[in-house]
Parts: sequence; structure tokens; C-alpha cells
Amino acid sequence: MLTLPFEEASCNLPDNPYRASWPSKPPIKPVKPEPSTALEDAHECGREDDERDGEEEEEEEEEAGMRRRGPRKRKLSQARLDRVRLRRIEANARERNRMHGLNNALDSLRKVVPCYSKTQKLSKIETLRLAKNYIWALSEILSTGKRPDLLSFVQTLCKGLSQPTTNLVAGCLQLNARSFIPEPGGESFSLYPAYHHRGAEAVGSNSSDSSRPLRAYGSYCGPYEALYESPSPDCSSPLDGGALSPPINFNGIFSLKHEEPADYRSCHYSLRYCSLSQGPSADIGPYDIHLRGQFYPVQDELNTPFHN
DNA sequence: TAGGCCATCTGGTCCT
DNA sequence: AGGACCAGATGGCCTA
Repeated sequence: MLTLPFEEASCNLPDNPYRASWPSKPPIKPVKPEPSTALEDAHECGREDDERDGEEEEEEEEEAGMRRRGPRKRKLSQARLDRVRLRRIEANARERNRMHGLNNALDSLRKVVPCYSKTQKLSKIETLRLAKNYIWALSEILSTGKRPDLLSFVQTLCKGLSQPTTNLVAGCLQLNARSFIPEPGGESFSLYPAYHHRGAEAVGSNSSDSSRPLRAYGSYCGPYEALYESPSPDCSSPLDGGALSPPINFNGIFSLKHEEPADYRSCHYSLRYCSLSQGPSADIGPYDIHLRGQFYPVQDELNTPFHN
């Protein structure tokens, strides 16, 4: 049996909203002892050293009345087979490393989106969705100069996310889950109808709140439009379609800081924006604007209130 | 048990 | 020729 050395990578994620612990990596499958016909076909080129072997075998087949239709398939010599197998093994290792790098990048992304938990990690797709919403929301703030309330900001972050992830984000932001639900029969949202100070784990998928739906997916868009001039990311899906970009595409570092996690009734939070190319805008009064040099090293710290 | 998520293998395609 | 990238297939683990 042929096995490859396996190095443990950081992508072995312990938790996500769907499970208590993610499975450990399955053992690398042994390379199949016999390469498939397709594999042989894919490597027909470069058979200098074993050309004679294939020709001789075909002649034997023809003599035996076994002439086949279609392109001639030449069997590979043992040396050629070994070489093909070796290349396949090397390609598999490269592919594993490539995927590990991709997962590491996703881990990095998880740490900068406003919901990071070491015990309940976002899935890949939810990480990407949340990141997209995060960029969108921050871009809207910068482009409009308006300061949305925290609830609307969270709603924007959670658009298109699964219910467990929505609960997780709500928990990270220490908002009660019910804050996401529009009041029945009314346009207004109840911001603090049933406030409880709970952490992400308490409001997560395992909590009792998760037994009832917060909302139907994609069921609301109004509050976003009320606060943002552009359509929300998931109402018209301008980002998904690729036709439009967020209103502002700064080459900067965003960090959102919830200033008062213990008492969010004041709905205070500040946005710290760092950029090389964009100077502070005078229009964005309510937010703390700092140059990259000042705050970039403490970006993790800025996001800490969102992280568990 | 079904569904979600994951890692890995695999073959095809494109690029250098 | 070889590597990077991609997508499909597969099987394992976990939760509802």
C-alpha cells in the first residue's frame, strides 16, 4: 500500500454552526494500483522508451482476431506506468497543498469578518457571503457618509446567510436574535424587544432560539434601502451577478468595532478605516478615521469585540 | 436517515 | 513537459 506523508494543516477546523466538531481529515487514500484506461489515454504522449512494447502487443491482438475499433490504445510499459503513477502522486500532493493554502486564506478571512469564533467557525461559503456583505455595508457607509444603526448594519451583514450563521452573527454582536424580526404587520423593527445579554454560543444553533426561524431567507430588504442609497447586496444581487461592484472599492483595511458590547442599547459603534490611497473624509464625522500606519497593526484588536 | 460540509482524488484545460 | 487551476466524484463525519 502506498501512502503519502500527511502534514497537519491549520485548516482542520474544529467547529462550525452545524456541528460541534469537524471531522479530522480522512486518511489519504492509497493510490490505485491499476491506472484507469483514461489515465493511460491521457498520457499517451512521450512514450519513446516503450513504443515497441505497445506495438508488439497490438500485433498480437490482431493475430488473435481481437482488432478493436477506434483509436489504438497502447499499453504502457512498467516503467511508463510507474512514471505516470509518480506524476499522479505528485499532482495529488500539489493539489492538497493548494487546497491547504486556500483554506488558510479562508481562515484569515474568517478572522477579519465581524464574526469570529474559535469554537464555532463559519463554513467556507458562509465566510465568503459574510465577507461580501461586510464589504458592501462598509462601502455603503463610506460612500453615503450616513451612519446606520447597529441593527441595520447587522441585517446587512446577515443577508443571504443561513439561519445558524445569522444567529452566530447576532450572538457575536450580542444582539438578541429577535432583533432581526420585523414586527408583525408593521414596517418598523423592534430593536430591543427582548434583550438578553448572551454570547455567540448561547444564541447559536444549539440554543433554544434556533428552534424557531428568525425569518424567511431573503424576506426583508426594506430597512436596508431605507438606510442605504444603493440596493442591498441580496435584493438585486448586483455583486452576485458581477455586473456591479460595491459603491466604493477602497484599497484599504476595514475594521468595525462595537464600542460597548456590554450595553448596546446605545447602539454605538465606530468604524475605523485605514487606507493608503484615501485620506479621511470630512463627511464621515461620526466615525473614527485613522491612517493605516496608526491602526493596521491592531486590526485584530479592533475586531475583538466581534470575536469569541 | 437525510442533508450539509469537508478533504481528497482525479482528469481535463490552460499557461509557461 | 510540467505546474496551476478547476470541477466532478467519492466517502467520512456530524447534526437535525
